[in-house]
Amino acid sequence: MSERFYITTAIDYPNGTPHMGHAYEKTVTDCYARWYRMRGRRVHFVTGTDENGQKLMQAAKEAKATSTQAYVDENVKVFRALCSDRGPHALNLSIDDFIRTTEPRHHQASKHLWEILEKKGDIYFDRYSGDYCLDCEAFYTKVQAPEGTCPNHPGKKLQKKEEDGFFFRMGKFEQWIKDHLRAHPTFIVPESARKELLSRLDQEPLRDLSISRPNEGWGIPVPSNPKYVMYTWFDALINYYAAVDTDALRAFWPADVHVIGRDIIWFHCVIWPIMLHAAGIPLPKQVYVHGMVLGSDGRKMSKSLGNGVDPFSMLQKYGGDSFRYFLLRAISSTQDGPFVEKDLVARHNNELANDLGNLLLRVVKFAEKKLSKELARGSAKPEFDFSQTLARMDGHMAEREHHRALDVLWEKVTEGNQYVNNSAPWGIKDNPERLHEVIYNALYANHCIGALIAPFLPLTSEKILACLGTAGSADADGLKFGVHTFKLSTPDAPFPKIEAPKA
RNA sequence: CGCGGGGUGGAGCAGUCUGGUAGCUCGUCGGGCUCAUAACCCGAAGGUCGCAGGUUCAAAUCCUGCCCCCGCCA
Repeated sequence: MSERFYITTAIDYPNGTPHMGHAYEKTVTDCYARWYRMRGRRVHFVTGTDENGQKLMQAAKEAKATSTQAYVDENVKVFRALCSDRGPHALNLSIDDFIRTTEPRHHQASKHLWEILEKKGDIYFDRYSGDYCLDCEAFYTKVQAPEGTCPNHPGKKLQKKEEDGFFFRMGKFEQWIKDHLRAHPTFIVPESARKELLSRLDQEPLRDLSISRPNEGWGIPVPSNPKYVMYTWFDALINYYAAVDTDALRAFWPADVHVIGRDIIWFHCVIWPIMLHAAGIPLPKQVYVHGMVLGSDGRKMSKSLGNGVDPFSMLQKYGGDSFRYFLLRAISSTQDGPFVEKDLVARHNNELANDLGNLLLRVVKFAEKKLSKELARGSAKPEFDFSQTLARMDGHMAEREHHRALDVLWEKVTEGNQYVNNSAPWGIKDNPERLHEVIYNALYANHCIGALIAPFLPLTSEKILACLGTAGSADADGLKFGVHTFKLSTPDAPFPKIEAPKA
């Protein structure tokens, strides 16, 4: 029985359609899911939508939807399409499940966890009074809002507000969470995010968390008092557990990696672990915090700056693999990076078309013309070593540095082109054995590259392997020299160039 | 104010954790090859690695201070 690997993205708030950040996070997560699947793990990859927020009720009203449910359903369709669509103009995510927090299984798991925590005495009912921002629907402390104005709405005066509700006894676990973070240095990747959290935890005592809101007909009712619904964040986190809370899937818990953005670290690295710990449930092994996709001006994408880019239009224009390639290679795995359309085009043309595509084409066409459509190893000796490549890529992937894994693979692409140039098969006239050896090796290099690229560019990988007649061997065994007999079929421009955009 | 990230040849970035020839892509210039999508390969020019100190035989890398840009706050 192979080892399991459970990986998740954050679930998305469907108060609009997916933006670049959603596409990025899902692509990154997919590349890890595919990588570990290729490496023999039993992978479970889950994404979904967070639908219980009160703000969705408002958004539905503003959109004049017939009901909140109808509004949410409509938006979720688009999120689901981003995740489930297949084809040259889709992201081709290899998700195993898409969970919506309005589903019964999620309600059930959330209620169950609530009951456990309440029974243990870690949830209590109380009256709370504090400084409240009407726009954020949130309370702020003096540290957060020393001027008495909302940090998210400059100038907006906070109001005193009293509210009855349920609280989660989080403060009680302050020392425990600090100890946990210190004892598990790879619980949060990158290191800087962990340090930031620890310093925040040292600055201010950990307060109990308000985890209910008055029930206005939307959300998950509190089991012991349906006049209230659970605070969205409290239930949203539970999706990760709910998604595998069946007999068939329970063994996938605890999750191996939660992939998230910087903005929600606190929820995933403080609140969520404490919730689980308090309930006696094993903790996820890691939270991987990726960077943010910035506008081409290097600033955060925003409506007011008008520097946003729609992922669907990029998919339509350039195709899934070229889009994926840019996101995975051009943006460092733990840092923010700008999305620059002309850079995407440049990388497609130079790296995918010229380096990778042309390497395949020049070798295959030559082989077909000068040798045959079918090439077995014969007496060829290996002149490429891909075992180191695989090991190094494994290392980078384990560090959550997929961009470096791609760098390593591209060393091989360059090496492949160098090999063809240096061994100059077109100049080998009187030595058919050597000619065969060179071509066999060059095909072998193409095969290994095609196999190893699968987690990053799944369609490209299929294309390469189909052209070599080695489909279905994109795994470590397939990297062994000599196991393949290549059955070639001429690719028709596997990576047509893209004309540079005007802008 | 606080916290975090960034400041590396013309452009965009990696390298900083684990000090020791400053690497990659694009662009420029010169050469090679002709299998291939005018592609591929080789070479050259171009950087006092934000500034100022410190530690060290040795600092882009570690420490201190400062400047500029970006982001964040349950």
